[in-house]
Amino acid sequence: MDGDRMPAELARLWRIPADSRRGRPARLDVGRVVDAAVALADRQGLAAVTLPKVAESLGTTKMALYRYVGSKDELLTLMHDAANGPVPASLEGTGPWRERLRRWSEEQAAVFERHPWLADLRPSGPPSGPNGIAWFDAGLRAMRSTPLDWQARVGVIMLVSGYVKSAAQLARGLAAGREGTGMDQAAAEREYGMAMARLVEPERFPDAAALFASGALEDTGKQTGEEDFRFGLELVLDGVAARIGAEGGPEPAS
Amino acid sequence: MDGDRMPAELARLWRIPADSRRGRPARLDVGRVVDAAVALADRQGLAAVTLPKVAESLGTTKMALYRYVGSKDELLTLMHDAANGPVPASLEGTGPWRERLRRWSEEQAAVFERHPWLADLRPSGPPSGPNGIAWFDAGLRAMRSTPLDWQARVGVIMLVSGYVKSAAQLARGLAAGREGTGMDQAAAEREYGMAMARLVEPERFPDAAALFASGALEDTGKQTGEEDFRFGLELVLDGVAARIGAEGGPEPAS
DNA sequence: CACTATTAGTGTCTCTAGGATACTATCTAT
DNA sequence: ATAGATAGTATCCTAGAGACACTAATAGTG
Repeated sequence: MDGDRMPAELARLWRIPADSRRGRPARLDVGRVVDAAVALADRQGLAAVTLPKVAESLGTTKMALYRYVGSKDELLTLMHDAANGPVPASLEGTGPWRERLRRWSEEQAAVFERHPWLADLRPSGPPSGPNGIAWFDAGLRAMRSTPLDWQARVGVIMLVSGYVKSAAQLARGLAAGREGTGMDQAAAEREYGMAMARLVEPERFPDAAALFASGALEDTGKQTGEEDFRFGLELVLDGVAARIGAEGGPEPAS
Repeated sequence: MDGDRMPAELARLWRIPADSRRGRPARLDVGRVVDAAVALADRQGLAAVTLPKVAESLGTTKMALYRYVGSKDELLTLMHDAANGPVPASLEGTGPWRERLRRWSEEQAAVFERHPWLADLRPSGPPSGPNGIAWFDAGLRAMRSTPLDWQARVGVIMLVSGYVKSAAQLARGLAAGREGTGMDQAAAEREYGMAMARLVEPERFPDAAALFASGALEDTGKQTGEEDFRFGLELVLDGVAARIGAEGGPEPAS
């Protein structure tokens, strides 16, 4: 199975063990390196993930890590897949497609909540790691009972996961505003808001100005965030339902 | 109007001219710096945008740029807004919401095509530059004739622009595969694909494996890309229509 | 048991970047 | 003319990614 040649990158992503057992035994493995990097990112954000810091948290030197990851960029890819984590068991089983797709999206959103820095990673093409593939697979499976063809299913998955990601990015952006240690930050924030209000002139930006004036952007608490997320999600699901040509009511189990 | 205090960052974003005319006159201005940076990114990607390189392309020194941009990060924000460009005239005028929203999305996608690196920028909160606000305003205006409330309109805009962005990211990822100078690259690509096909085992990933086997992912030409984009876009518009509770047929002009 | 190929880990160097600081240059208002 | 203000420069520092040549530790083999 792994006798064939395989790009080293992929072998690391899929944790294919090396077949040779000669030479000095390794003290680490890809998994531990990646776990350390993920932990670092969870604690201090993606910017804190540097080879020196990861090495320090593992008690080695920077250069030793290159035995396990190839490059910083590859480390990010590995982190991405690792942070995705396995597909939760709650997604298995059957049910109407709409419910399954909704659950899939919510679990996906939960992943972003656990690892907010995931939203900062620039996407590197289609999923290629075991966890990424597993999520993809589960998403496809949620649509098994629908008449959609492959292209459509892939399209729906791209759409939904793109939505979840941008929602996470937005939430992250809003949360960033809440940081800083208070007074100074708050004052700057207020000044910023006031300046914006002055800049968005009703003559030039009628609708945006009306929106600002309406105060609909004011309370951006966590509660509101969830509601907004639901709004977009259900809207997308409505779109899927329209494509299917039937309402997402009870159906024969997949 | 600009007599009030205003954060320097915002003043630069909105190109508010300084009121003082004393001292040595500047040879550059924010606009030229940003344009140079955008040109660089267009030619060589976002990674090529470094202060030294931008400075060189303008015939100055790195440190001179700090008179105009404050920080690298701010430069990216300025580039973002500048690259958005003004809202095209074709979006003004009236028409049914669905058509207007569709046009808005397509024009937005065209922006990403002109400046692919835009998809690599991590979003820094809601739009705050003149162009960003103008696009936002235009998006809102497209929904004027609908009964949606402000929250819903904002939600739709977030959803749609998130979709456009992730579609651009995907296209970018696929295009990246086409790069390299040929043979070597192609061989690596093929090997990668074959390895992936082996790794996605039908027992473990039944739906994903079936998808791979179906060959639905094969031809990823530009043509297909457009079609995929339309699919998601129309799906979202269907969702909006469902929210409105009416089909997007002809309506009283906004 | 010794030896050697093989793999793991280290020390050091280079390149590049962002940014701080202290400086010089050039202008305008008075 | 000159003082104050603004533009631009030279030099330094910190930090990260990665190359390279090295040393260290092990397992199979004779």
